[in-house]
Amino acid sequence: MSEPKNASRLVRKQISFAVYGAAGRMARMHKPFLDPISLTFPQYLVMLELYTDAPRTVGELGTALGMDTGTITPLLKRLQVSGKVSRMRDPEDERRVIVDLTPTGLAIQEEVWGVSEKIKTACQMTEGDLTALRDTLHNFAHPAKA
Amino acid sequence: MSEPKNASRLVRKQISFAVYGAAGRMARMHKPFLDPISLTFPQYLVMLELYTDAPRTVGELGTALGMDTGTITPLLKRLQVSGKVSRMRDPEDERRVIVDLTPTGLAIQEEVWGVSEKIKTACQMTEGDLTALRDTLHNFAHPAKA
DNA sequence: AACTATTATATAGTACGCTAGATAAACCGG
DNA sequence: CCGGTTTATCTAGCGTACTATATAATAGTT
Repeated sequence: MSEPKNASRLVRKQISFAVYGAAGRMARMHKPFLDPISLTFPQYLVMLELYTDAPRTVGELGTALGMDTGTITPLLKRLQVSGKVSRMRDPEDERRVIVDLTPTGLAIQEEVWGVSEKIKTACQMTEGDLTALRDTLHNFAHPAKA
Repeated sequence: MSEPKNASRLVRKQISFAVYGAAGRMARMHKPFLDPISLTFPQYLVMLELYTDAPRTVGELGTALGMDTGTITPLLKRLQVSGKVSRMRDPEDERRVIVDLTPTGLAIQEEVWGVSEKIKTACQMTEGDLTALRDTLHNFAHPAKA
């Protein structure tokens, strides 16, 4: 009776479980590289986004990264406490908060960028496979509107 | 001047960001189906695992799902509070805690199983594509040992 | 039986990630 | 310029997830 009645129902068969496991492993793979520069994985994504274009408002960062305001606000506060970003009200529109890189944040730019290369190496997948997987997941996460 | 100097560094180009986004969207897709039966997404995974084989020890569940003891213990306590599982010390080895389904937990089995079909439909991907993606991610999350 | 090591689980602290509700500035029709 | 709506952000609370540490039972050794 410990035999599963319907093997197709196994957790391991679920696409959701595969994505869940991959996300966890991805974060764990980054940790040893991010710990020395005192960044968590979501903080790392925010820094990458700021290196691409800064300053940005809180809302722009949230939209670009798919993070909720209730997630990104405390995250940015922690980045501010660790000295990597600054936050100030936009004088033009005081509803907005402008996030910018500090000298400290800029100083670790090369190290932050280097992390992605180390990850790609650790993945042990070909460049082509990685690109294909990335595009498949991206299409899933951001499907075309109906 | 808004052109990034190094397009390969963009967050959107990162495989890690693609996995991160897909995991978030996956959890959000499950929410409307899981809310009516008062389950969170990780709790849903635990229930699936228990329907496959119960009773199980805390350690067995954690290994099967890739969850840490610090994650799964409070999760199981919440499932116990909501009446879906029971927890008791193993009389054979009192270090272990045995987790089992309650009548309440068994009663929602068909509903829980039905969720995965609804997700597959909502994904708008072919069965073959889903299987291929699942296997790719599974290989990534559980690579062959060195 | 006492000592030590190992194993299984629990607890505490930090950091997401979500939702709901609050706050305050900007906009807009009359 | 006045009141209502919209927009941008913040706050609070719950549920994961992780790390490090603690507890407690079992197993092995002497």
